[in-house]
Amino acid sequence: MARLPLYLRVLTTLAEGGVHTVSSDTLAAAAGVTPAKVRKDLSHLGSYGTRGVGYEVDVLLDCIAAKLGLTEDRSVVLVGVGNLGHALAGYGGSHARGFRIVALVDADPDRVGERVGAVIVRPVDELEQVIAECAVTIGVICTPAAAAQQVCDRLVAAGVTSILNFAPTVLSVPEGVDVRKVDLAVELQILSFHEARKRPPSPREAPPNGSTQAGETSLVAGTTTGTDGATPRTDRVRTETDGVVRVTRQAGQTRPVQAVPAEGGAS
Amino acid sequence: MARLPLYLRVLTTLAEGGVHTVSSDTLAAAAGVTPAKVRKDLSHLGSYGTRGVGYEVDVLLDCIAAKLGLTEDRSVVLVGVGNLGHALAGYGGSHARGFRIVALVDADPDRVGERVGAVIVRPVDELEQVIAECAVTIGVICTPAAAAQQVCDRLVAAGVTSILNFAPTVLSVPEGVDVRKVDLAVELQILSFHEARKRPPSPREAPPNGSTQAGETSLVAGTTTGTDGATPRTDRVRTETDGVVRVTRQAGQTRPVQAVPAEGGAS
DNA sequence: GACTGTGAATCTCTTCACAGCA
DNA sequence: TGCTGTGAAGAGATTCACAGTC
Repeated sequence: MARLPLYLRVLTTLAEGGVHTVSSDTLAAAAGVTPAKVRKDLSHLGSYGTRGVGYEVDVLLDCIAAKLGLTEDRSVVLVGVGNLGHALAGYGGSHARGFRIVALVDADPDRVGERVGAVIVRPVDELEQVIAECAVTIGVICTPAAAAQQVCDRLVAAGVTSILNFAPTVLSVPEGVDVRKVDLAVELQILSFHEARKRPPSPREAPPNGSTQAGETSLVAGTTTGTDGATPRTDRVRTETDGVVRVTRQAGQTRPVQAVPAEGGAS
Repeated sequence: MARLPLYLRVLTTLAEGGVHTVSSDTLAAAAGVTPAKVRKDLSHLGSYGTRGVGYEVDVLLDCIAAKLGLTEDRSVVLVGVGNLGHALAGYGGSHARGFRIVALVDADPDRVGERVGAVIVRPVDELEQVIAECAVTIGVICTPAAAAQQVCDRLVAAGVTSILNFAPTVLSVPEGVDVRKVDLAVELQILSFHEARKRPPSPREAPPNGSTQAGETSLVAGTTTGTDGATPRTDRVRTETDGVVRVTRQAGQTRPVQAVPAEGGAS
């Protein structure tokens, strides 16, 4: 399931906050999904919850980490150390547990030798060598689109079996290799799609029904995973197929703020 | 549909290459999806294909662009101009049509004033002003997690209705606001998950059935969107729910190629 | 003959509702 | 009483197969 990493993050935060047990409701709220999903997902890993109480944070944490294969550090090589590459290198270093970016590789001689975090950029020529040396199984491609397929081929040939592709190209790989694509332009376009549905082609400023617009300030105060970790919301949160999360006001709101003509009556 | 942007890119490439018509098969191959999906997706926008011939590239291009709301430029504000922010700024500028990153904003005084592409980084204080001035409807959050919710609240309060969130936090937004989350750590973990399934917890080098490992070189030659644009493959390509693309060898392979010089090893 | 458009079958994920335990 | 685990119902999305059109 693609939601496991999400739970993992929430649980990590909870554990750091000294929380020992979570209910599916709490976990769901903090992860931005429905309680039913949480229970189904977690039941697929086995029964690690206690009825009437909830889940033990530590146990769940270990269990999910194991399921995600994060128990043993995986070696990652990152090809293309531009801005995106730098950003990812930082991410991999600080946030992601279970990974070690063992090498940064770039075709540009000017970038070779640069130190990013604890790693020094090496020339692409050493790609195969690095992969063999460090038993790399995951490759991240942050090169321009034109170079992506070639890099991909070399990664695969050298033994990499999973690829995270940030280049805007469809990669061809042989059987047994998994590719995951992240396309920043596509992300924007998907948002644009939903924007277009909200505001049909009328360039003028015309909010759907003059409700939740500029006048109102945020509903939720700064209650982000701060001390408690649980985001207390009663709204209906639906995740679309394309990954966009949409919120719909529900009765019994935490606090209706003031004038909320949003859903009409309901009062 | 979340695949429209993909088609859009392929079609753009095709159009640049002077191609006038595409069949669903060709388009599917180039986009890395099944022909059936292409036809279903495109039929949802209306009938723009000609039976026996295919789709007219230009027409389809316009149609999809319209559906995605890319006809009128949308103003985007990007908050947090670190490495990721820089990368995105570049993306938005060169690749994405239909968007204009009208402002870059950062809390760090050292970064304010810096010129990225054609835009100059402004202080966060001017966030609301910028949004009002340029009628911004889409906000991109590239700040650290701790600042994300606060930034989000300000964006929403100022009138932004779609948010692309790169910070590793679940954002709370009021009704009517769409959030799309991209989490780089999660991407890696999802790959790790699939890696773990391939190689159950045995650190030793032991390929599932000694087939498609390092010995074999790339299947596809350098046939990336070069002249033709269509990637000719007969393999079975399945996209998992979590976005990972998995390839399965099918009978009747195009041509197993032999030893591609690129990588020395392969013995 | 080639290729689109689409209803029907299939599959997968989500949601509901409730039985089973602490 | 509170919350997990789960079968069953529901909702989408994908795939199949073929009729319809050029």
